[in-house]
Amino acid sequence: MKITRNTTSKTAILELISNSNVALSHIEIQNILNGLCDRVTIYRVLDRLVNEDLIHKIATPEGTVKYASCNHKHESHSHSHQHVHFNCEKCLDVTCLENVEPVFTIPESYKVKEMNFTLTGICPKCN
Amino acid sequence: MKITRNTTSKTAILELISNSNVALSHIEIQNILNGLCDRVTIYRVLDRLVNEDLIHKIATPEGTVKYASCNHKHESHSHSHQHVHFNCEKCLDVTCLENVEPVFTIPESYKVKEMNFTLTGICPKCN
DNA sequence: CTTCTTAATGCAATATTATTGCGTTTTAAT
DNA sequence: ATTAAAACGCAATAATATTGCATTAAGAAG
Repeated sequence: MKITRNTTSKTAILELISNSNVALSHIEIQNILNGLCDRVTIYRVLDRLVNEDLIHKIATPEGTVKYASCNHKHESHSHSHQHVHFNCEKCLDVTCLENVEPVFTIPESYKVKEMNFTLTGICPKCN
Repeated sequence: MKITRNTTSKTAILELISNSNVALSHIEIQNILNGLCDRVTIYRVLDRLVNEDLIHKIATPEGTVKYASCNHKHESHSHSHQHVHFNCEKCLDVTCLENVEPVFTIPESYKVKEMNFTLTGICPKCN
């Protein structure tokens, strides 16, 4: 892995995502940072953070890309990152359901590297 | 539901998606149709088909929106549409795994309306 | 089969989202 | 303090999606 530096933007964005309990889109981050850095920098920082595995990129079923810092509590008993997200139709928030682990079996001919599990509906807050 | 008409574009696009065993993006559809109708018409037809529940909209973890006609074989034993898709890293194809049904439990406070389950990795063809 | 309402289309314009090139700034190793 | 290159800002460009409006055509009614 290439060397990456700790910059103001990177620190701010990582902290922002880490402290958020919902996944954030590029625009949401941009609005919150409110001019701290350029739009392009946000794109680049997000890419870097994903590469360094500090945050995760997810997409809503509608195609909106969001970023979240799924904390790696469960590293021990699973090879791949298990992401279960809940996407609220009302508030559009995407939240991590950390402790939900779906069970499934697929043909062996498929080599699964990652899974992305998104549920859509109404969250407790909006219910 | 509003009345919708059967037009050349709609028929062609629906047939295209129905006959494809992978999910197709707007651009892919556009390329295949090769000028049969306008880009904008494709967007509008896709929206209509989704509203009429003839096709389904899905997004890859990267945020690419694709459309597939998941046939409703299993209508009997499930309220919601269960979509399990496999997204190949190499050929970028998105295929429906019809008979895979993940089992999971989430807090009752969440009202689940739909689920979207995408696995990423290498498909049998590329392996 | 012709008429008629309006859904659907095409086209142009505009909006939104993402990427690239390049000169300048800043990090952090020496 | 010096210095190489990672990271940045800014402007330009690309890629993707939406809207308005005049025109076309689907299909119901006569």
